Amino acid sequence: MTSNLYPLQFSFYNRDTVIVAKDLLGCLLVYCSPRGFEAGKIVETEAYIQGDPACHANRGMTKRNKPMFGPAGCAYIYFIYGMYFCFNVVTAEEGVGEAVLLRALEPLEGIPEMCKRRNKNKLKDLCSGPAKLVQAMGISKEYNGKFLTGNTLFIAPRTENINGITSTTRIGIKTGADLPLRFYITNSKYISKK
DNA sequence: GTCCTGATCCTCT
DNA sequence: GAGGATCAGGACG
Repeated sequence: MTSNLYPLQFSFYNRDTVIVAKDLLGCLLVYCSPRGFEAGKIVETEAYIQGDPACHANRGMTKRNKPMFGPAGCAYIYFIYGMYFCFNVVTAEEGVGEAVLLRALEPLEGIPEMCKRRNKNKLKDLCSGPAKLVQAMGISKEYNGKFLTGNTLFIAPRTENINGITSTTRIGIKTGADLPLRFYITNSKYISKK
């Protein structure tokens, strides 16, 4: 399955954020480092868009959220709760502060390494949350603002059709919590929460 | 400068 | 189901 993986390019990300959030479901997050090869299927995402009170970019550009305003296809990684990182993909046109948060993966490759980093053995516990998948994949904040269109850390297109997408309200936020901007693969066992 | 909040996770009961 | 860990960013003065 590793033979025909290629990175999604700028034109995929440079579209409406909600559409990108849905289209990312079933795609593969791939980390091809000197250490090894790791990959997981994206099973859960959330969209953060302009005019959304929960979006970091809602109150204009700051030093922290600057990558969100950059060109589509970049990473936006931020530190939260003093302990964790979350991984976003920047979408929409440059100058528009929107992004998609990756919330959960189904582990596919490099699982022993993931277990090690997470100190967990159950497949379900490895990537079932935004901070978990960052830890499992070993993604460093060095990638903040970097393009995901190269051949080290990237997202590859779907390799198979997905059965259905459920859209619902987002998790862990207060403002804008009623907006249906969370999407997940309907029958996946690997999402962070039902 | 101070104060408060947060796109979370883990470890208990 | 509840509470703690733990700190950077942002708001305010």
